[in-house]
Amino acid sequence: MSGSASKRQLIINAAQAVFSDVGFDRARVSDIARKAGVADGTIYLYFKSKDELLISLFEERVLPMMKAIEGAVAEGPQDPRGRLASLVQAYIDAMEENPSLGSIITMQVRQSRRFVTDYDNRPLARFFGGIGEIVQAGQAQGMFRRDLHIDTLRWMIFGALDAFTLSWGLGHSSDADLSRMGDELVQLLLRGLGSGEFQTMMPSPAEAPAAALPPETFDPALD
Amino acid sequence: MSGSASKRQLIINAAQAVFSDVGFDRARVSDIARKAGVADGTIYLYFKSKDELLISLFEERVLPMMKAIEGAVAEGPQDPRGRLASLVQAYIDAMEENPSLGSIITMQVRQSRRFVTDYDNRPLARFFGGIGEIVQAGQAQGMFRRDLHIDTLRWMIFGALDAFTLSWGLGHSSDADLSRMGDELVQLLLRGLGSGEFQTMMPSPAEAPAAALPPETFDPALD
Amino acid sequence: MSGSASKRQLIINAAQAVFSDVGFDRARVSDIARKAGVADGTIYLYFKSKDELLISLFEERVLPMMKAIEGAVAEGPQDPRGRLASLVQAYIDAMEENPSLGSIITMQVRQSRRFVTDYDNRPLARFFGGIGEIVQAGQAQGMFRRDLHIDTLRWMIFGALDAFTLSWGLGHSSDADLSRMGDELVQLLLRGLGSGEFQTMMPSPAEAPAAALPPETFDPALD
Amino acid sequence: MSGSASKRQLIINAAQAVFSDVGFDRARVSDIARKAGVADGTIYLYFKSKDELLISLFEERVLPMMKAIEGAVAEGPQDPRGRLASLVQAYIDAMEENPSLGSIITMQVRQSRRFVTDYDNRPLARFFGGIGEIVQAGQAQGMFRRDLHIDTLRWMIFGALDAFTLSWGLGHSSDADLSRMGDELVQLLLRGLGSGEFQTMMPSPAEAPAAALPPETFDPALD
DNA sequence: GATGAATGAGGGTTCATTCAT
DNA sequence: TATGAATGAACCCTCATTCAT
Repeated sequence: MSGSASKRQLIINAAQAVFSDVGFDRARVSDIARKAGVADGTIYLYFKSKDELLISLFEERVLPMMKAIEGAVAEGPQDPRGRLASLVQAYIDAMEENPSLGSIITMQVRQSRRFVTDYDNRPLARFFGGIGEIVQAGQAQGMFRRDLHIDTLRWMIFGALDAFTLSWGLGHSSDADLSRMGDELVQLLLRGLGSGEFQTMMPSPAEAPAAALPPETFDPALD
Repeated sequence: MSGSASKRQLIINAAQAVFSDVGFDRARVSDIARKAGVADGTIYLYFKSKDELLISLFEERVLPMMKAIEGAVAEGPQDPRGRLASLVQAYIDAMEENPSLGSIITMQVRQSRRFVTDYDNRPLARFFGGIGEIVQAGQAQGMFRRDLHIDTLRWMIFGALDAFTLSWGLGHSSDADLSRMGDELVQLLLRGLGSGEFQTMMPSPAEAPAAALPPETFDPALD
Repeated sequence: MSGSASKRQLIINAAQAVFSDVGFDRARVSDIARKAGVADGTIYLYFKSKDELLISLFEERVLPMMKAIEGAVAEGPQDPRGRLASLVQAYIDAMEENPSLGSIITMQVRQSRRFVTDYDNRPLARFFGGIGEIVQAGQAQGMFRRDLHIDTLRWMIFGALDAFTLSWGLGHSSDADLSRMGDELVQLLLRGLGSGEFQTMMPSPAEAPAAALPPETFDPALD
Repeated sequence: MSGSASKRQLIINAAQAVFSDVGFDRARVSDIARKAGVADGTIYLYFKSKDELLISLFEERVLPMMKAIEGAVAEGPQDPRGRLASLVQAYIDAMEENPSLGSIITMQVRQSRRFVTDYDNRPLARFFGGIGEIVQAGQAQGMFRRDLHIDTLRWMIFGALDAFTLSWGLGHSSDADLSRMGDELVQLLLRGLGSGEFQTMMPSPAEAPAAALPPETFDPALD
């Protein structure tokens, strides 16, 4: 019954759990095997090495997760703000549905140049690209401020989401917290991102002395 | 050869470089020794174990760095916005001055289940506390929106800084980029954080229409 | 190559040989492995550590040996003298059958501060108890002098047997010698060194029945 | 003040204490140095190696001890029985005066063929010789039974004394016990275990006519 | 395919010994 | 002489990977 396809999945499941628990380097192949209910050797029938197992995990678990996030964004509102909100919420929902995957992403992205370099991380690149597109579109449509580089926003959003996940993974936050954090991140981004010329208070050193513009000149219509 | 730097410092330097390069788990004590120009055994004259070496690295390098950041914040403008800007810039400057330390922080925080628990990470807790204070003060003074939880902001700011560092560490950004990212992050935060009544567009689902918060309580003079 | 003996037994055999040869501390796990014809790591499939290997050796080799000695005593004559003789002969036979075990016992008992404490040495305690019982029975039945403490006899008999084994292990004695030594020990125990005519000279300080034995039987001329 | 001669002694003192405590193999040169109040390197000014230190310890501590025992025997009664008693008491006194030396002897004699072979242990050989002479004299004078081999007696006496020391070193016996054990050993040697009334039962196989004698025919006269 | 016993390279750590001061 | 920091060989143990069954 447990056809070979499912055995492969059992192993990936186990790897996901174990990697998430102790990190890739401290994870023992034998622990994964035990958790999967297979023999150590069996793992090597499906994966060339422990490294390959991690890569497969990204390809077969993280990539679909990212695709699902893209899908959710595609199905939601299509204006940049709406898409940004969808993206954040979809990301957070995905984490909540699959916490162990979240902690693997969060750990592994940092884990040594090697991983990021040797295996050019398609799933995350995809997610990254997704953020970029949304931001770009928002800027193109004048909905987002243009004085912020796409990369800043990309990394900032990614970093925030990643940190939320981390906080949650460390047990500092509950599910509700995580969801709220997502909402609040969107709030923060949109209000800050709004192209309203006169946001002001603290003018970008690059662009200009909005200080001159009193808060009340703010025109919602511009949004 | 042992020049002026104490052997202990040579070793910490080497550990910093090697940990940063390949991560703690993949770092070999013998590599650190070679890089420090000492024998393997010498390391154990100064540190009880590889684990202790990492902890010492945090205590003796990360902690001072965080204190320096605190110092920079203390010496800059004292209004919450100014302090936030100082914090971000000081963090980024510190990373630029000490790139390898940045990547260690970035990596090691994720190994946290072990690291955060076994070694109650004072340096980072300190930095974290710092962010919290600034945000709290800003909210107390009405300068920052009160509908965003401190934790959201804390993790969000930490996450963004961490991601910038990562991006830079991965070679995706130059020094100039990193600095700019810092500036832009501040822009983003302040404009988004500003209590300006009419940010709106996307009201926080949790609390309610800023109507409750009388626009007039906002004091533009403080800006 | 792995013939019929279980790998575990091969390893214990090898450990027995190597420990016996150079002592526990100087024995290298890799030597044991080589002698057993297995890889170093294989040893750890069967034993948790080098220490555990020694303990297993005691449990699985020394303990049965001691039980066999008890068995031999149980099957022989049941009067205390006969039991004492059986005990000594059985011990010596056991040593002859298993010389390396003898030298391990002899060596390891001395490391006792560590060994006796950490691992409460059941096998030897058993043998010790055996000696005690026989002596006690002999004293109870009036067949053995009562003015000698059991502990004296216990340690004395153990010490003598141990020394015989040592002598033999050092190559100072042949098998025949060892056997004869056992016989003679029994003689000595039962009858003393005295040549007959003039026992006593040195009355037991405790009881002192020497009065019964006329001093005049001692012939000073012989001195 | 602490002239070099005394420094050497300090080191040997320390070595004696440490070897006695944990055994030669587990003793660290640095522990000896600390206990001696000297630097690690200083030890090598006085001794070529750790091995040499042990050998020197035997030459300079054990050998004099054995000579002192010989001296005590020489000054006591000169009949074999008296000399045997002196030997035993002197040995035991020496152990009591110098417990740590006792445990080193007791441990080290067993410690691997190597020690006994490579370093032909003069001090112990001397003690051994001493036992032999006494026994031989006793047999020559007809005071000791001649049907017991000298080697049996030698090893037997040595073994018993060694075991007493061991028992004491392990904390199983007090000073008083140790002294008493010595007395009792002499008793036992001189008179045997037999309670007097019915010696014999178990004739020496070598001499042997007892088989013919039914228990009840036991003839005290034979003693 | 599946097993899991076996492998052995590799890593962290210890400690006897050296040598510049 | 004396020091003690430094050395590096050696040792125990782990664990990814293989392979006979």
